[in-house]
Amino acid sequence: MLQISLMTERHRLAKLLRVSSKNRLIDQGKQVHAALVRIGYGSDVILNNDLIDLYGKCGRMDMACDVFDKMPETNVVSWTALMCGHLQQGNPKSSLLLFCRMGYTDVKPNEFTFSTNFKACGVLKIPENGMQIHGICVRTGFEWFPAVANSVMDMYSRCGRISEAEQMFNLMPIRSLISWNAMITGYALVGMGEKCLLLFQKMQRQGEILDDFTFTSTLKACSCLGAIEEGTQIHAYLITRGFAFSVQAIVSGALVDLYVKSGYLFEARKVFDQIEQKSVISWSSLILGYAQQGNLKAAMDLFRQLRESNIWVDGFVLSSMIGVFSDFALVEQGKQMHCYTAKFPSGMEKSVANSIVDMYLKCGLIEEAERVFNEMPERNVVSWTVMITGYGKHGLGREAIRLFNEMQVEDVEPDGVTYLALLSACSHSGLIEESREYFSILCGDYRIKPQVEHYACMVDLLGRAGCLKEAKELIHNMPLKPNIGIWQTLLSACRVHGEFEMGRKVGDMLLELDGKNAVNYVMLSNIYADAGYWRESEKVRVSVKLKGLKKEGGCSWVEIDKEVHFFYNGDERHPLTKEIHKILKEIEKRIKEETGYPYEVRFALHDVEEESKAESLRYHSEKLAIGLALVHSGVEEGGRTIRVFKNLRVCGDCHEFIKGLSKVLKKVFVVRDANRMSRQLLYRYGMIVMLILFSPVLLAKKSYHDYFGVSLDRERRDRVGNMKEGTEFLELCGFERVGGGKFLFLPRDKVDMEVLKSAGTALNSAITNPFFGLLSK
DNA sequence: CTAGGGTTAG
Repeated sequence: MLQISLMTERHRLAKLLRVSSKNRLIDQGKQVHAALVRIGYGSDVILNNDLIDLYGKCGRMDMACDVFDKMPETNVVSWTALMCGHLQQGNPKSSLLLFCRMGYTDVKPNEFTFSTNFKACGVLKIPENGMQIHGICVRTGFEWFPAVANSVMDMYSRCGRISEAEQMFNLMPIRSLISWNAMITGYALVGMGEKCLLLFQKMQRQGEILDDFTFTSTLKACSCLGAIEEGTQIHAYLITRGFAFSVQAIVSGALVDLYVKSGYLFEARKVFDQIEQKSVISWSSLILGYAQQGNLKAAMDLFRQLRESNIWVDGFVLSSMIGVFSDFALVEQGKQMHCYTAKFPSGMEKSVANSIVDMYLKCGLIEEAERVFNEMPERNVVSWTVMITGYGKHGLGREAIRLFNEMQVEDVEPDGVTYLALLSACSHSGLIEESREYFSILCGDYRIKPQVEHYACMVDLLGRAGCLKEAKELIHNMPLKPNIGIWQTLLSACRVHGEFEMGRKVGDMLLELDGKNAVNYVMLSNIYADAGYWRESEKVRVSVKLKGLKKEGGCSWVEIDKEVHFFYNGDERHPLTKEIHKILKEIEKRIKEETGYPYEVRFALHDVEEESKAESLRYHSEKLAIGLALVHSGVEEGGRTIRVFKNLRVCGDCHEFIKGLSKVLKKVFVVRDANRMSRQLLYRYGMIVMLILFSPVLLAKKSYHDYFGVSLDRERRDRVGNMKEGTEFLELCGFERVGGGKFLFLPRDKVDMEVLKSAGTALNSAITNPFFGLLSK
């Protein structure tokens, strides 16, 4: 009788345990645990296995291990449950170690054990271990269990071994929807978009079932490929098939991301607005999309809405938002955001800290960046790379090298981007020998394949140093196809060093390679002009006109009291033109007296596409914009930072002018300019901190749209044409035309100060300013 | 005891 009631009690508790585990009810689980021990089932294997599962799911690995260690005997389920726990708690290494330990016991792995550990290898990206386990799996006859085969495939594709994954897929005796999806996902993961789309087609043709996993992976592939047509077809297909994508947060999320990445913000927004239960992921996709287009206002509006909704702000959103402020060099907003992150547990994430460090570096506050960097409890490759990049841009090449060594002492492996940062740091500090050395280390590192960007960096550096022959040879001998940019770099180096012959050859070649780009003509023409071949120079210029190619006209703008004033080169339309000219003349005289300007430094910035000398006889637009700012503020020393934007690169002459100006007036100037690469130049008391913002992105991880060159909402693009002019750009930034040479910033939204005040951190004092004050000082 | 999908920072 007693026996029976104990049995039923055991049965009841076992059920309760399963329920607790499923619903992650740790406290209830603990009570059941205690009850089981009380009635004498403390060493029941099955119950203990369930306890391991429970504690693992609830994130209490310490307790799961405790149960495991105290078990008088274990079976394969106990081991596997513990491995799963480790894996789910983000500790795949422990799972693998446990797998090794199990090899020394009599307990044999089963299909669950294998698939769990393949997953672990996939997460860790260690194909070597995965292959070893695959071998064991073959020998023990578990290879073609469906779940095992799928997880082997998944492991290979996550480790980038796509051909092994393909082999598994082809050999598989039973292919389920999961197998198809795993293969499609694999292609999408390694960026093989075409293959992914082909497989998707094949699935359809063979009449396989498609599910939401299939669609999201395929959409991701479309997004990698920029295949907007195919993506739109899938979108249409989803609608016509009555797929309830409005509630399918994940599929729609992928759709939003596809449109964002392809630059169709208008479509992205439409899909986004239809999602009933928006996840934080879709929010961050869209916010980032606006930000990368330079639409600061839209990005901030969306962020405000996100805060007002009840969605938990995660690290992705925070780091994206901080990124927005660093891109616009809005130091104050960036600082406020820094404080704001303290409100969230996700603010502790590495990515957030990394973007904060990056933000301070881009705003020129190097000490602040160092402080945050040093206080980080944990650093990853990105953290170190950010710092190395920052030191590089501030001309502290030695510091960059020091960090590069230090990170390796701390067992953080540099990757391709780290090397790029290091090379560029050496380059900007004139450390030629060191660059050569690190470049050869990079080439010898079997883990990293040097990319075009690495070669471009070396060409740039050798070009600066005047080693043009070496640079040219490097291009000829590189195993990758040189791109236009590399040749342009070499060409401008030829100009700097007066290498007429080589320059002419490279220039001619560029015209053949990229004859549609007016910039190449201008560069060649300048080469001729420098060498005194005026007629040839003129001929090249004329041919640009004959071919109907147009170089974008220079345009700069400056914000004064929430109005934006813009100027073209030599623009005299502004009502204060007289005053501007007067003040520029005075100040030029002062700079000349106090600093010796102009130095012969036309090419200090090593511009690829600077405006030609002939055009610069009149005042360049950036000088006019600065002139206006000075008319407005007076020429007293110190005071507010002056922030000027320009659609093209600042020329060497204006650069020296601003540098001198910053010294004479003890003022900070920030010039945001753009072209092939958008930059931000920070002038501080005669020093220049050069900052490249949207530098070429390695490994084509994501497509940064050129800051100025792209208008993206289809609707807007139709309206403004292929937006190239600064004025349309301003409209896209959220400015409203008010006539004359003026733009007005659209009215701000009210700031929710209460939310900010409730931050309840010691940093509160820093958030007393309106959070959404734009372009503040 | 098991498996797959969308977002971030350099």
